[in-house]
Amino acid sequence: MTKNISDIAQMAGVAKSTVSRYLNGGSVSVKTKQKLERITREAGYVPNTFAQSLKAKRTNLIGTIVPRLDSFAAAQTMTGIDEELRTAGGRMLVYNAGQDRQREIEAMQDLARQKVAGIILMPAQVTDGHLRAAEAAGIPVLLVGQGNDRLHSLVYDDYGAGRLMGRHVLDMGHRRIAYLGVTEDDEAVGRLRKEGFRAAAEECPDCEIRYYESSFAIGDARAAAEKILDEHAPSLIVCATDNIALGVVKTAHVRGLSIPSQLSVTGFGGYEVTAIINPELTTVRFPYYEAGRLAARSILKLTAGEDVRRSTVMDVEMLSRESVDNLNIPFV
Amino acid sequence: MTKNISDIAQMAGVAKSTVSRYLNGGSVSVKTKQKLERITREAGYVPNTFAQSLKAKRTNLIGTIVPRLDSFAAAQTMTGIDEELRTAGGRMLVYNAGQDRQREIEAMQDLARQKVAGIILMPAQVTDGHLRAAEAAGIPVLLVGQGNDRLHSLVYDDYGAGRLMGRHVLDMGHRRIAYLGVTEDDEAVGRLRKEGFRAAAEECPDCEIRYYESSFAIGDARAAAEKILDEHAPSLIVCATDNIALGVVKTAHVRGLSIPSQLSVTGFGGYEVTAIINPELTTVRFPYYEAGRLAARSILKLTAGEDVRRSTVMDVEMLSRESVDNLNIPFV
DNA sequence: CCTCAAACCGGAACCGGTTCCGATTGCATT
DNA sequence: AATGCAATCGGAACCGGTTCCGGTTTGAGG
Repeated sequence: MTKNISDIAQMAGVAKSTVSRYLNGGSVSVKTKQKLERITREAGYVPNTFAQSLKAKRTNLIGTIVPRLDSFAAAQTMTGIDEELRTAGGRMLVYNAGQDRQREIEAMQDLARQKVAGIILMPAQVTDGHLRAAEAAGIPVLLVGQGNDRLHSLVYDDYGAGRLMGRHVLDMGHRRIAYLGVTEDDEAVGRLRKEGFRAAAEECPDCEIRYYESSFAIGDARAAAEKILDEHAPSLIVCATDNIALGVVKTAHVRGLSIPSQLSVTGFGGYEVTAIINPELTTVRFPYYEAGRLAARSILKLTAGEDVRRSTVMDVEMLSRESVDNLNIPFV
Repeated sequence: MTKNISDIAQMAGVAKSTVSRYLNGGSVSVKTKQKLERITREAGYVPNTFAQSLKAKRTNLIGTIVPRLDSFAAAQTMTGIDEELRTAGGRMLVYNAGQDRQREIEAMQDLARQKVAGIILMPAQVTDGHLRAAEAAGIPVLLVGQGNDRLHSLVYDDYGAGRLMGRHVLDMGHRRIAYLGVTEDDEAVGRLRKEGFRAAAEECPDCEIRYYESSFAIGDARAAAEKILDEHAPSLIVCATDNIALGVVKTAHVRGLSIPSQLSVTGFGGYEVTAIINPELTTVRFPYYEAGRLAARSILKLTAGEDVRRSTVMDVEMLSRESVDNLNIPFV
């Protein structure tokens, strides 16, 4: 049914090496070029990718490992990767690790044996297992969202984001604050954001700040919020992600607390929904989409053997909106 | 560096055909089986996927074409597909069509030449171009979310969803209603949901229902809501998707209309966020995740040459929540 | 110990391309 | 017309597996 290069060669009365050369822009006379142009078109010939890859020992596939598919950050990043890859003739092979570190490692191994050209990994945490797998893969691996000395990485300025947020809420006059973070195993989201926030908070001696922890799940965030409100009763809760903030907002509503007058809430991420809900959520925008594009460009360069900066930091942007009360304005 | 089957054969002192047989469960003596077990393990041998695919003329890859990556429906469906595929040793190759019909078709062509085993397509609309491309691909194509006689499909009961919603809002006493839909080019979301709603509405002679149209974008939905409120001033707006509903809710907030007492709003989809916002959105849940799993199972069967029902309809579920006012309750 | 089928194994062909190398061709120069 | 060089081309090897086919072993049964 579908024709191979030998069929084409036979139809054209040339050797298949000539056809291959024609296809790949080698030296072919004008006459045979025209003939082959016509014949390949009429026969609807398309080269077999396996055979090409078998010989070339590589594909145009870029493996992308995401912690989960249904997250704003992952979706935006994937969109960026996909778009950039497409323009370069590359394809994106998506792996969903389902928030499981072990599956991230398995995914790398599996992708390596599928001989993808490179891997873009969005890990929650970089363990020794990750490093070993990355090394064993024998192909470029680019980390997105988490940094590591031993691998190329593209990170967000999580520390800066934390500090920006810290300054902002202090500026707004808040002093009794809860920081609802995630596990420090997550270097970027768990540790750096908190450290950044803490750095800003330390400039404020009369602050009463308590640190809490939740998972990324909205349900857990709601439970954590209950606890915070009971124990600490802060005027503001800084949440390590927009999703967690959404959970806190929900709890506030359930308790009948109005935002921001009775409770201020902030997030990190800049998810689309934060601009839709009422009141709009104060947060820090992370350039996920742009990071995806840059990640794709970088991994392509790496697979081409070109040089790429070992670590790149993406800037973030403070989005001051309605969910933080300004306590500086005196009552009228 | 990495060993191939000939290396292994040489190390074991057997022919490579024997190694291949061992790997694929052919008839091999216990002795050589043990020897090969040891050697392949020690050498860390992994078969080259290209060579296998070249011979087998097929991959374990399933192409998945989504209209966009950053939509709840797509994310849930992909998660389901990925999970089910993984258990069967399959992999998901994701294509983002970016809401572009032409790119959906190109994606099919491209996937076909990458020799994926099958394609799961989530189209906004099935055109002749789609059908032609699906036929030309020469591999099974499964439609999700949109039906078509000529292809296998997995659809939601959009008509039933529309009717459920229609009945529900009428039951709640609403009579002056706006239906904010999308283009009828989208058979499922645009036409069927509306028809289902209309069927329910026709049982109500004293209703004043007007039909409007928007795109899927929140921004457009907000603009449409403005228009609806100005022109028709309904007590309730039925939106064709949860995202559109979110836009309408936003407009209501901006206008200072309280939901549901001054304006009721409903959506379709059952997105996670609808349970988080305040008030919670009344909507119809679509089983996206389950559909993804079923889609994966079906496409695998199809690629294995097994029989699959030409069309399967997934049931939906009414989620009656807070965003619809009950007008039946008399004032006290 | 012989016979014979079943189990096991090796060799070679094949999948569909790419690439190297050497041979042929074409064309411009003398 | 002979020469030289570059452009073009064909043949064969190769990538790393799978599978067919035929030959050799094995072991059970007589």
